[in-house]
Amino acid sequence: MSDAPPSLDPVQLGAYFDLIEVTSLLRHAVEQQLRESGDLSYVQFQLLARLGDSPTGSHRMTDLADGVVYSRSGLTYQVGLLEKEGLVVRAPSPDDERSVTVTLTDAGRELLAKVLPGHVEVVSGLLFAPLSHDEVSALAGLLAPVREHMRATPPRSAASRRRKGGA
Amino acid sequence: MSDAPPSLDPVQLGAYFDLIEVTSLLRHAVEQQLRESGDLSYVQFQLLARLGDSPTGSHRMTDLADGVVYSRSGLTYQVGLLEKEGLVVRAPSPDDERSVTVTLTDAGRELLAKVLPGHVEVVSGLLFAPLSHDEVSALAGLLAPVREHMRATPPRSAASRRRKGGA
DNA sequence: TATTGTTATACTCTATAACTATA
DNA sequence: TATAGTTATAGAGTATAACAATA
Repeated sequence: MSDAPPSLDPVQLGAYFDLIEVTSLLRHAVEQQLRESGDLSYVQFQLLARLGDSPTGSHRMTDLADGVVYSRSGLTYQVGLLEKEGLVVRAPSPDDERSVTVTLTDAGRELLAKVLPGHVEVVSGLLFAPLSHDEVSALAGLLAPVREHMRATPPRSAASRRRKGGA
Repeated sequence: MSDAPPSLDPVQLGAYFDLIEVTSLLRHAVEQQLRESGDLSYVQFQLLARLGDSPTGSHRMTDLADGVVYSRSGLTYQVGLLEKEGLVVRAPSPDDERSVTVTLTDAGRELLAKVLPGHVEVVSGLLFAPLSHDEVSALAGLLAPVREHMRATPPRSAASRRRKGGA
């Protein structure tokens, strides 16, 4: 079924393992902080943050799904939770009646503001503490092309987003 | 509760976002490959790989839990699944009757071998493709100290592993 | 016919607490 | 008393498929 690369070289293996471990630990810490300070899951935080970044505080469901890598139903579920908490509001889009526009409420903005400092604190203290400013730059410089590459690379067995749902 | 860093500088922010996105996409791709080629979750793969790395093909439950960051019950659950599939075997440890030693079976080793090439292929093609060898070295060099720092930093509100369960 | 989003449903995973047994 | 592990249980999250409505 395969006869190509039997292994990664030691340097690659180290980088790969470190990457997995670092993000795993970081994620864990961040999730805990978000849960404690705002009763938010990481996904919910990402959705709020994304809306907060938007000039209008709004996004269509589809646009949100694109960013947070999700099945449509999963997004509906999460946005439903956020709406139930009064953090966002859903309304039919003006231009396209099929679409739904999600908008951050004042409460949502407040929660975001309440949660952000602690979030930053965790990321700073855990991820950036052992790195100099130049090293952070170097890290960013290395990750950017990888990100671009991944974005451009469709998940091999992707049955296409056009045919099926959205996952 | 906090009055310090209100924000990360742009460079840090970029590095942080890229890190999250890159590992999220990588994880997604890897999980899909593992599911398709061996019907394994990522956690299960990690457990098998960890056992495969051991000279004896064995580990105590506790040692496994330490690496894969888990609650004890979660580990019991996953190892239970693997045992049900005949990929590992559990037996009381010889030296400490309280401990359980988990050992990779031949079937487990075979599955690991069957799944690994595709795994390596995904990681190579997605994570390492856009990086030169030197860049991979640089990446590894940046992540290593971060990993060490995180390992040494107890999760702030960690009620200690001694008092409670293990999470 | 294609796209947007929701619903129903089933399943996987994870965590907490209570419990057993050995050190 | 502390440690190793299991069990019961409950809850969060995710994905699939069927569905409704608009373009």
